[in-house]
Amino acid sequence: MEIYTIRDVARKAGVAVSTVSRVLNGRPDVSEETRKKVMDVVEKCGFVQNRNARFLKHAKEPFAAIIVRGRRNMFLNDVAEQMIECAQGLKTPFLVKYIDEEADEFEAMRQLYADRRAGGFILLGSRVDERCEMVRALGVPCVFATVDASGSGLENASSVCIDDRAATRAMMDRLLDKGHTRVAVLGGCREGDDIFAHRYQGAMDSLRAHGIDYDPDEYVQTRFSLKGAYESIERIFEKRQDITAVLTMSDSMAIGVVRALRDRGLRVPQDVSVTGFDGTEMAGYYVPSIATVSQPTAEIARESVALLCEMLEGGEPRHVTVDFTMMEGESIAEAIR
Amino acid sequence: MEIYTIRDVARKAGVAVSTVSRVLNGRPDVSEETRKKVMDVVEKCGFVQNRNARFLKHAKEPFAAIIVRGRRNMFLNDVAEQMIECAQGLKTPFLVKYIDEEADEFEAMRQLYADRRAGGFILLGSRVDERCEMVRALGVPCVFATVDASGSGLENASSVCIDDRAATRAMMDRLLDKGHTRVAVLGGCREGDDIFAHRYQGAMDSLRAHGIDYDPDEYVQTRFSLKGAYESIERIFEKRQDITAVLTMSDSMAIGVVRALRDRGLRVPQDVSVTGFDGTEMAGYYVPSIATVSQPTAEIARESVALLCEMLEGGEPRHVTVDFTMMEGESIAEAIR
DNA sequence: CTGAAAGCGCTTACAG
DNA sequence: CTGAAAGCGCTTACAG
Repeated sequence: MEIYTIRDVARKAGVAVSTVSRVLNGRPDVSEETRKKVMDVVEKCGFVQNRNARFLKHAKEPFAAIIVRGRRNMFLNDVAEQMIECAQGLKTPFLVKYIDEEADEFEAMRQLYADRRAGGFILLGSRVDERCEMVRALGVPCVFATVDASGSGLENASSVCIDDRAATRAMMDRLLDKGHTRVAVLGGCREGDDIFAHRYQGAMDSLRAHGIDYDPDEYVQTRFSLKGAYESIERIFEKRQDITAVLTMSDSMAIGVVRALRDRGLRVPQDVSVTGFDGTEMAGYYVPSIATVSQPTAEIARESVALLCEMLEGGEPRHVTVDFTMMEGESIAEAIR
Repeated sequence: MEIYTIRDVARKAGVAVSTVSRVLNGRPDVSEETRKKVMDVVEKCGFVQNRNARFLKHAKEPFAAIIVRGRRNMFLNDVAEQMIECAQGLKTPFLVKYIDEEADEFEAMRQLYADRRAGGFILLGSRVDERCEMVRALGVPCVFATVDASGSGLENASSVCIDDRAATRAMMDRLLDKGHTRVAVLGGCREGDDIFAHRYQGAMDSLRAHGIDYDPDEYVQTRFSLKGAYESIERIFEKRQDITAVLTMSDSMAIGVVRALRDRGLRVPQDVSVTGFDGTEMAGYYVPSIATVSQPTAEIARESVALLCEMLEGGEPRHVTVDFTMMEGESIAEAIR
């Protein structure tokens, strides 16, 4: 297919390229007659703008970018979608950039800044670690969503998240209050300052408060996938054969665990209770529905967008904590003994 | 953050911009000494290429694009991922473009062609309808994956898919052979020539062959989501209260249905059998695991990439049918009466 | 309201 | 092996 340029269109319409550009960009200073003439040609020859040229030539209209790390993460996808909804109609347009779970979100920011001078970022599923210096270097407002960045020391970063530690503690409390004493804990890397470390701490808080000993070596770290969780049941039983509950750090982990338990002939929740985290749609559709901590996706989305807008208008960064909700679920029961 | 251009780098390194460009693109005709000098500057100032400029200036290296419609579609995501793996190391680089389920895949193709002159496309989750003319107009090789495009009349399109009609017929056969006679059918739009129409036909083939009457008005069309399927259970029971099985056209539909049945106090499969389609990971992890038709994702991925490469080298388009596998699953049982 | 011209940051022949 | 120059397809002041 022949690709026409605006020069071609200009020639065919008998006007200057600058005029075609104006029409294409909906500028008001074009006569109705000229506009129509140009649009006729555009439609007739199926003209498509070259966006490289468009963005190269400083399309200096400021915009914000939402960077989502993890394409398969239902939870993050939900939040991103709601952010887009919140951003509808705002003066600054928002765009979403999905990157691989393995990719570097800070590199993605930098590239987006180099290519299009993004005026602000929302990072979804990002980590707060040493690579954060990129945020400082970029110097544009940045909101970490679902992660606490208050300890990052960045003067241009806000964040919005639930209290992961308190939420996990509350979940563990529920298990312990139901009489469970031998609980396996399954999750992500518990080192550092990120949400998995916080969740781990929350679980420990509860165990400690209930006077239950927990050998840190019993902790099972796993990938965030159904398969990863399924396979770690092996390791869990290697360490303790007598567990009556498994606390996990995500809904997909919980689902992987339930399936693995069933395949071992154990019933959930009659024999073993299982808990998830995030409050994804699937957790509610699963059988048994998964007891989980529901993160307020709509609120997180709304707050993130609001925080970014605040900063774009010169406001100071803020760190917001939103409330989580404990979801009952059918996956937990009283301990049998 | 200050963004440097290759002119800045050239100046700091005391060389010409063309030399910097050569270094950046790994051209062999640069002295080791110069290369080092340039790279030092690049690293020191954190230079990032502007990709708009790069792509604008005909980076005429040919490449292929995989367009995935539907970001939340696990099945398509799986296939896309495997395509990328298959394409590793091939002469033509492949890139993946995810678009919204509501977006127009043919527009996406056109834009990608306008921006970067993609040399070929694989369309995942595309539809074969009148908008296909875009494929003809573009004139570059195109592979429809998971859809049959043999009837499209396009001379530059291949396709690879299972026999959706036969697969659905086989699934319905299984239900009927287990004694079910009152089966609800739940799926996508059955008009036209796409996979859902084929699946519908397959279900009808089986019913007809078994001498079972089916009132077309009983068919329930629904959205492809857990929620959509959940809600259509209402409509199913409005039409027939005595059904003992539900055949659906996707695994998520099946899951939505199972949950809805449970919430009505019906057991799956003891009271009602339910079947899915696609063979997604979740279908196997669900409880009960979903009886489904497993599409050979690896093979579809491999074949699609191979077909595109064939065409890129001047080969004729071909339409390939790959074999599906019936997955047992725990979600179906003998009809009680 | 419209046009001619400069320039965005790169790459790629073309000379040397 | 290296540099000067043209040009990719747009947009945006600057004139008229």
